[in-house]
Amino acid sequence: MSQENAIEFPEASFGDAGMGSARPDAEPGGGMPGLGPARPVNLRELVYDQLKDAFMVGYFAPGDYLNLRELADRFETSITPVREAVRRLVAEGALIDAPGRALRVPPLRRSRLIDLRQARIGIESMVTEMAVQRARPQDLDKLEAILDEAVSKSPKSPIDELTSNRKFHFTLYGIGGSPTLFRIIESLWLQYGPFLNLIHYTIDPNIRGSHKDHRRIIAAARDGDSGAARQALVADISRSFDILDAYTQKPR
Amino acid sequence: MSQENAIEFPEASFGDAGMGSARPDAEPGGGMPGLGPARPVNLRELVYDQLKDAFMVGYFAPGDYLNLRELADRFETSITPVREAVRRLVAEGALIDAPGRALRVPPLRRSRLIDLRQARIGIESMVTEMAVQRARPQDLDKLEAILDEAVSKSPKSPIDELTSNRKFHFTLYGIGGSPTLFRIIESLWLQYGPFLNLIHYTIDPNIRGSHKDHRRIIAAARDGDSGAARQALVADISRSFDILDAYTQKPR
DNA sequence: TTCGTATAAAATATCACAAATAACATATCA
DNA sequence: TGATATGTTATTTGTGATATTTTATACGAA
Repeated sequence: MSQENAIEFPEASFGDAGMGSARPDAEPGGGMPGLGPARPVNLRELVYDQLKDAFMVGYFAPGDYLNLRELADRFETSITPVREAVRRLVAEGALIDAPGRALRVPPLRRSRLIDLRQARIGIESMVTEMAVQRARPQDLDKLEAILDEAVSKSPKSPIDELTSNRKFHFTLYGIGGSPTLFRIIESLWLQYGPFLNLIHYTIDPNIRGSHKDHRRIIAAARDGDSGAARQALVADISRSFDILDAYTQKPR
Repeated sequence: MSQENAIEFPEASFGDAGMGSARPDAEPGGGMPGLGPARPVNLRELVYDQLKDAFMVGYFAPGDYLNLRELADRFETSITPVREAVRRLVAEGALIDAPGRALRVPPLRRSRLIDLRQARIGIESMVTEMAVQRARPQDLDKLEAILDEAVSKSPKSPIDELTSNRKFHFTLYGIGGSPTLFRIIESLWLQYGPFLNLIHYTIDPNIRGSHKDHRRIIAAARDGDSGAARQALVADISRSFDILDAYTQKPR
């Protein structure tokens, strides 16, 4: 792993519901803790959730290799639940089967970057427009609160940065109200995560997000202007892809 | 299963590359048989491919229950590769974990139908526009050939119908050139498949597709008119969802 | 020194089986 | 008769063992 000395492997507490009610298919009882369906959480899901978090916050870098035994040791389970979690990540494009029975984070490839950019812009902008059309004032207040909290935190580590960015985006997409598209966006972000690692740990460790685009999205949503919200989102997404694009074209 | 007496479980030959070169990430050596990477295909992938086909051609109906042991017996493997294939289908939304340790095809729900419709229209129309912008004349000739072949076949079974429809669509989306979006569309069709079962085996066993929209897509593409192609595609997709929508609202 | 072959090590894929869990059937009680 | 308790059965989930494949290493021959 490329982060042995930089960040801890994410240790989400097992009782943590992650993004809470950001999900568009959140249970109706979501507002009352403990009143969701009583359902055991199996090891496979627990392992997957942790790997998912790790991917989305950029714990893995493009080209990294993974190994079922090491992961099983780390999670203190047998190989099977790890394998099932990992197979799912392969299906979602976050990992590939590399030659030699290896599991690998897809290496940096310009064609893939372009493809992912296109997919993210196409789908996330669609869902942003949907969110603008559906948003109630309290939804936007919540987005504003997430932004305010992000701004008030200081100093910012890359993890803090990425976590609040992710929270903003997924709250927004949750408002869009499409569980199907929300899930698809999650899989896109799983693929995107290693590129975030590249930006924050290789390209420019001092880079910090500007919240300007996020503010514009909220303002546009308050005006019911889905076109403007879309534009702000596209600008936001494009910013990081431009950095990555330049990096792939830099002679090295 | 709802089809015990209607159709055979799809038995794709193991050497069959499925849609062949329709995939946008087809190997560069695709034009020369046998010169792709030499790579063993494991049981898990074989099982998954067959289940994928089964889903897409509407072998399963909304609400069907599946069972690992039965599937393992049918595929003549142990449970493990079946389990891994099935977990993937769960991740893709084609199956859900039902209460009581069961695996279930998601039941018919209007909200889900609407969500899937929206996702399909949003994403597939985007890829259609991309395809129009990228298509070479021979690509369109190929689409035309698929259509001609579909028309010349008679009589048409639902399976023939669905297979040629699928071939048309996926060839079109492959021309779009985005492996990421292509894979997403596949997962949408996995979810859509059981609704096809409903249309062809419950709602109207005599229904047959009209190729009119497909023809319009090709004509628009020849004119380089991505807007018209988009409209034709949206009409095509909407047609079946309208039938399903009416069915869910019919008092029964 | 280079190349070919054999062997060992490492990693995944599959299998067999035990444990956990939920549903169902049956018996008992009020 | 309906409600509750208990036992049985079916199915998934997780563990550990085994099989298979790939890579690394050692050794001998040219």
